[in-house]
Order: sequence, then structure tokens, then C-alpha cells
Amino acid sequence: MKATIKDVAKLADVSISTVSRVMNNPELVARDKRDKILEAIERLHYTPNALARGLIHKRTRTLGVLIPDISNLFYAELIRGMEDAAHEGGNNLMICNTVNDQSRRLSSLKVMSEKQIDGIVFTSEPVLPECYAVFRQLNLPIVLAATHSLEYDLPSVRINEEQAAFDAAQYLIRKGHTRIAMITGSMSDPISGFPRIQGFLRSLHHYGLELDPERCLEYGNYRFEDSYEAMRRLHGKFPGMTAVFASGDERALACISYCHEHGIKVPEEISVIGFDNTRMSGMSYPRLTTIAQPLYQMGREAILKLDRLINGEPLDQLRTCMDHRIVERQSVLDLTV
Amino acid sequence: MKATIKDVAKLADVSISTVSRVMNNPELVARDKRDKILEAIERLHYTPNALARGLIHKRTRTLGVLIPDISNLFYAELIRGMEDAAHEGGNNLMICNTVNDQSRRLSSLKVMSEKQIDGIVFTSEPVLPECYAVFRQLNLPIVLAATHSLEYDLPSVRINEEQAAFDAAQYLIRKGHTRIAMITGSMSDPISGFPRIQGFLRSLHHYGLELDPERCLEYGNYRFEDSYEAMRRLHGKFPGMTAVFASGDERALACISYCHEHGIKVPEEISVIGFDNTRMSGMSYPRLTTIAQPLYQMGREAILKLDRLINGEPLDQLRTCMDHRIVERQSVLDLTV
DNA sequence: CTGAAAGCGCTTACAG
DNA sequence: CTGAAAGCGCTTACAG
Repeated sequence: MKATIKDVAKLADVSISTVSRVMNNPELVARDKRDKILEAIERLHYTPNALARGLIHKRTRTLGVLIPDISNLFYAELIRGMEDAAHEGGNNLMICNTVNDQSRRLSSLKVMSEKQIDGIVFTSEPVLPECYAVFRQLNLPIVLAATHSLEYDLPSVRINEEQAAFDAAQYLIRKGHTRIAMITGSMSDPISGFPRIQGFLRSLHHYGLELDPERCLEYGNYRFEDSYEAMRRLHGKFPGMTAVFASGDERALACISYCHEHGIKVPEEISVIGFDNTRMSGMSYPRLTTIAQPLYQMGREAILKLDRLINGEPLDQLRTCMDHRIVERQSVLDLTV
Repeated sequence: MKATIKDVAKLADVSISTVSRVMNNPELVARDKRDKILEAIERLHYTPNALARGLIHKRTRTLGVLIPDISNLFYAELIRGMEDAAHEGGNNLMICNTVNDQSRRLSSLKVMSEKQIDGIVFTSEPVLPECYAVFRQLNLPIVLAATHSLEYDLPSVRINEEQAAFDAAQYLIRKGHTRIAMITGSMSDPISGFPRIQGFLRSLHHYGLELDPERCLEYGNYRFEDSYEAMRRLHGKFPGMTAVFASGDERALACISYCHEHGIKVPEEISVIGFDNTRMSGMSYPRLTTIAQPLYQMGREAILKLDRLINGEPLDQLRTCMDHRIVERQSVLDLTV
């Protein structure tokens, strides 16, 4: 059995109050007793029960994190940033993989709430009304990471998706490409779908490339297989295409694979630019040029914000927008030289 | 503020005992009161405080999981299996990323213990004496996943690494390869290092391929960059090599990238076989032939075992060995045709 | 400086 | 069928 504060008190021949004090305010305890108690703690391997503490303090020092799909490398970096920041603040993470499923999301939220987490980081997904209703009910500090909400006043940390997509297309255009396609998530996805499509089209328009969206856009989920099929459709319907902007690194790898398997040279015949700069982008051939999101930093920022919220401190800004950048590797051909 | 059992009791005009009963043994409560209480619960969005419950039951229904590096796709599948099994059993996971760091490992163990988790799944890494000492002290049910221990009597779920490595080499040999190299972790790693090297060498020996270990073995960690360099060294010191067994899919992708970047055709000039069958193995060109570990099932099994341990039920076997298999894709050339 | 007491939110014999 | 009481392991005024 685990030793409790009573066991320590008995062994050190003091009251439990005094034991409690040496754990929380050792300076209030006389030296000799303190030493005796410390020794008893040591001998019994005593470690305070966080449940009891949490009950009293109404604070558990565990932060809940909702992740749609941990098998996506995207979240690995984000989580590392969150973990580091959490540990620095004396907190722990409780990570829930929602498997992109609303009922899992809701039940995770419920369990977390019952376990009395102090706050929530909600990642990547749009905040649906149903979810927001639960957030309100939970009445817990919440911050959004790699997503945001315009409808609701929720703190968030993310990049400017529209601008990032604009920059990706612009990069391609400046390398001399004019017949450019995009593989993306659904238009109805307000986070990584719609804004990126917008940015992409704005860039084409800005540079006078009037392309038919019917022809240059293909849709699919972010997984490899889906994107592979999207690339197949694109290849069928957009002859002469020289570059594709894949909204996500895994999508980009699927494009590259499709090309290899169909004898199309990358980047000589088709250039590919990705999005996210996950670890994967260094593992393809050719290595992937991609838009980098500062995922580690975003994770940190999200936790920092949450911590401030929990401590009742004011936020300097509700919606934090971080900088993206382009990481040049070998998957884009420069047509201008 | 969150509603407590008192609030419900007051609103329904009963004692807290009765409220507690409708949560735990509703059949003991008269119909009319039960309905009134249920209504109050609904109105207040009451949800029991898991800390208080845990304190009484001495059980929190959260299981701790120690993962060396969540950015490794290997763990994604393992975690999914664990999560599904945990949810089925009414449990939750608390995942700790130890970043391959012993002090993080120890501190995670401490925090988990303070938060009163009911049991631990320890993944992948060898159980060092220092760690085992902590395990004993914690006095919690523990199961090892994707690792095992011969020194200590700890329950485990894993594959036969030695045999799997043997089979990988045998596969290559049967395809007509005779100049085979291996990229692996350190010989001093008793889990995925030593046994795999053993299996590899046993296979060579079995088929009469007497190769100099100095020449055909290269070492490095499981990350891409390290393995890329290992492949470079191998290429320099082992002329005529036609196949490499990479102990891990990420290592295999590094081999493939090295070859591409140095004008070596895969599999025409050099064949590559990987290990693990993570999602990554379908994303390379050529697609990777690899040894599959049943990661999802291993995750499930580990949790099932842990659950039995927690409930004081006997284990049918201490060390469970699961079956591996070879997944054939396109990275190995058949020299016999 | 130290201990007894109340209380965090719940559950579970016990008595009625 | 229901409520008062004790207790899970701790913390924190309060009194001395």
C-alpha cells in the first residue's frame, strides 16, 4: 500500500498538519521536526496524493489536449511544444485522440471535465456550434491551436492560412510556373480548406493567371491514399500542368509517389510544394519544398496562453497569428533559368 | 462554478446519499425521487467529480503510458490499439512522451503515481535496473509493450525480434541476394538492437553466407538523418552490396533517399527491406517491403493484460509473443528470375 | 511553532 | 427506501 500523510505523521511522531507544512511551507516548521519528517518521508517513499490535493485546491495541474489524429506527424511537433511548456509551468498534459470523430470528441471532453482538468487546448479542427455549447457548459479556459474561430471569442494560436497559401502559389509562379494545380481539403473546412483555396486563387488572380477552378482544384482528405487518387484525377483533367500545391506534406508525398509510379519526373516535369514542414518532408525523393508552420512554437504559445487564462491573467491578444515561411528543398523546378 | 452533489440534492430536495445512489445504484431509489433527481442532474449539468470518486475507490480508471518519442509513427498505431482497448474497458490513457530521456521517464513515473493511475504500460525501451527499482517502489501493475525483460518477471507483449530479423534476411536471401548489409541500432540495445543483429547473422550463417560483420553492419539511431549517414558509410565500405535490411521503416526510407540522391536505383541496384510496417512504408518510392509488427493488436493486448492485472485476475501467459509477417511491396528485387 | 477541526466532493455501511 | 455519519487523503484558517 502507498504511504499516506498519516503514516508519515505517525513515524515522525507529529500531527499530519505539520507533515503537510513541510511539504508546502517548510520554513514554518522547526528544524528538528522538519528533519525528522523529511526522514520519514524518505523512508516511506511518501508522495502526496494528487487527488486529495486537487480536491482542495480545485486545481489538478493537468491540461487537456484534443488531437484529431495522433498518427499525423503534424501533431508530433505541436505536442512537443505543448509538453515542454506545460512541464515548465508545472503542468501535465492529458492527450485525447479524437480520431476525427465528433462523438469521441464530446466524450473526451466529458471525461476530461470529470477528471477536473484545469483547461483545454483544442487543435486543428473548426469549432462547431455543438462543441462550443459544450465548451460553455464546461466553463473551462480554452485555447485553440492551429485553428481559430471567428464566430466565437476564443483565444487561438495559428498562422495566416490564406496568406500562406498565397505565398505557396506565389513561390511557384515566381519560379515561372503558370499551369498550377492544388490538392486540398474541402471548401467547407473553414480552417485549412477554404482559406487556403482562397489564398491560392487570389495568388493566381494577382498574377493574372486565370485558371478554371474546376480544372485546377482537387479534393480529398489529408491521408496518402486519398491524395494519391486526387493526383490521379488531376493528372487526368489538367494536361500541361507543371506544378501542384499540396495542402499538407502527406498529400505532397502522395503526389510525388503518383508521379514516380507513372514515370513523371519530379520536379523536371511536375513540381510539388507541400504544407506544414513535418519531419516527413525531409524523407522523400526529391526532398520536399514546403510551407513551414512553427508547430513547436505554436504548441508552446497555446499552453502559455492557457496558463495565463487559468491564472486569471489578461491575454495580450486573443488571436495570435504566427509567421510561416517557405523551406526550399528539391521538389520545385525553377523555370526561369 | 461546477455543480456538486450538494447542489443536486438541494434542488431535488433529497439527501446527497440518495443522489449518489441514483448515480451508482439507481434501482435502490424510489421512482419519483429518482426522476426528480435525474431532472436536477440534467438541469445543473451535474457530472460527478472523478477526484472525489478516485479518492474513495482508490481507483482512477486512468492508465499511464510511457512512450519514448511520439514523433515516431511506430507509436501511433500502438497508441490507437491501447486507446481503443482502454475505452472499451472504461479506462483512459495518460500518455507521457519521455523523449528518450531517463530523467523525463523517472519524473513522468512520479507524476503518474501521484495522480494515482491504476497501472502502467511501458513501451519499447529496455527496463533498466534504476527503472525497475522505481516500478517496485510504485507497486503498480505494469506491462511492457514492444519490449520485454528477461531479468525481471514483468508481463510483456511483443514479437520475436530475433526471428523477425532472421526472416527479413531470409527473404532477401531467397530472392537471390548474397551481399546483404544491415543498418541497426546499437548492439547494446537488448530489445531491438542485439536480437535483430543476432537474427540477421544467424540467417546469413544458416544459408552459408559468411559475411564480415565489420563490413555488413552499420549503426545509428532510428532517425532519418542518422540512418542516411549510416547508409553512406555502408556504401563506402561494402562494394557490391545488393540489399540492405534496415531495422525500422524510417531507416529504410533514409537508405532509399541516399540511393536516389546518389544515382543508385532501388531496387534494381540495391534492394531495401524495412521493419515495423508503419504508415510511412506506403509513402516511399518504391513502396517499402517490410516486416510488419501487429502494432494495433499489441497495443490492445497490452491494455487487456494490464486490466486483468488491475482486477487481480490471473494472466494466461506472462510474456506474450505475437506474430510478425512480411509485407511485400516494391523495394526488393528478385534476383532469381 | 504546532495540533485539532473543518472541509474539498463523493461513497457506503448503518440504522430506521 | 432514505438520511446521518464516517471516511478517502489532504490543506488551511484558528487557537494556543
